[in-house]
Amino acid sequence: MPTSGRRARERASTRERIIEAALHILENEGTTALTIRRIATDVEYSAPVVYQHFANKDALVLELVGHGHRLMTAELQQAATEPAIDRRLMLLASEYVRFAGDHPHLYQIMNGDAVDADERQRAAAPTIDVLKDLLTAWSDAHDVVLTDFDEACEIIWGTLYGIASLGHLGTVGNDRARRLAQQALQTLLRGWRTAARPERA
Amino acid sequence: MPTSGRRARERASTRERIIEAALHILENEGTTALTIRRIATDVEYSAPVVYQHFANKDALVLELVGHGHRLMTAELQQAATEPAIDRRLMLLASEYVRFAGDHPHLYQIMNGDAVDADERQRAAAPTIDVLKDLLTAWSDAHDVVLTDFDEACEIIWGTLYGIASLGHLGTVGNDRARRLAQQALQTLLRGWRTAARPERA
DNA sequence: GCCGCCATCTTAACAACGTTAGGAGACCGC
DNA sequence: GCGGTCTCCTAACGTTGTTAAGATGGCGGC
Repeated sequence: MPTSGRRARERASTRERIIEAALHILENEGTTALTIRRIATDVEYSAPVVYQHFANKDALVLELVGHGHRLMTAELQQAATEPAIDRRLMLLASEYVRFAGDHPHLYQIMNGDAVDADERQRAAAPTIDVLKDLLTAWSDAHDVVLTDFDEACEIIWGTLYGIASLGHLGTVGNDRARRLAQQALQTLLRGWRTAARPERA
Repeated sequence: MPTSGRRARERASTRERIIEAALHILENEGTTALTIRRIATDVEYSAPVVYQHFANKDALVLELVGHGHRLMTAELQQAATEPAIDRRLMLLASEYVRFAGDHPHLYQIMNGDAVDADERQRAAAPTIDVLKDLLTAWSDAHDVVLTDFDEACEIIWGTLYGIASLGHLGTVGNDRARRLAQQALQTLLRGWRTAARPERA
């Protein structure tokens, strides 16, 4: 059956085209424009074809969430060229918030509740690992032993998420949000440094 | 026209009943159950009646958001009985996150993007004022001059929001989220304190 | 006391959504 | 060439927010 290979390739190809079309619509026109019929129209198929590749809309969205996290992780790792560990952490904060501002709709579904907690956590894990690596390097460089490493990670993660959301939701502008994220992270790190070493003489 | 007064009262009454029904549905069954027809059924009217009191669903949801923020502000101010300013701030963090955990669906629409940025900001203003008051008191008590007070407020606000969302989205449990929020705030405050006074001798 | 008006409520409908069923048609192995 | 499978489309269902058009009923003026 030589054709079955081609068929499988075609299947995978249209599946990919669907994802790309969905991503394009999402980024350019937002979540309300992201409908099954609209996606189908863009890939020049009828709506039910989409269901041959994805069980339902949530499954398709989950794919976009995964894509978003991979994209984000790639951009964050790009900041790994910076030699100074402190600046690298500042860059992480800045780039995280920038990503939320550059891809507002993608960021929105990445953190919305359309996908359930487990899936989201699994999708976000590689990105969090980047943070863990950096924080480990930082704590080594400064000889700071964090009383609870995971807790510190979650705090930073939550802080970045919250401040990025401030920018994303329009409470503050994106530039300001990036500045806030840097200041917040810097302040947190300073706090942990002085927690390890007694604060005053 | 003696009757017009009663009519106006009746109008206001059913309007209130609609809001209460909507709130009840939202808190008990979540956003997906919050439909116009469902609300109308609960107040024993037909669906179009709702549109005599609210321009559209978003306007009704905005009302719920306002209600949510009033509720939250009330709960946060309850923490104002604590005499020690530092503990009062810790209570603020803890209660904020607790609210998000106690009213997940309400919290969700309060910070969702169904309502636009301006409306949301206006609804959240009183709650933020509570934070501003506490932070002012703290900086006075510790003789710390924050280089940018508003920035510090936004950082705390964003941090609390982010960590509460971690709990709300199920990334971490609610108890853990409360602990994280307290640790985060404490670390931030320590960071600002040691920024004002030179860190090491 | 009756008539007419105005406010109110309901039924019915529209467009769009996610999703599924059933049939038409092309393509492959034999 | 034939039978079966695989793919695709049309049509439909149920639900959503929202609007239009009629029925109903109470109030004020005569």
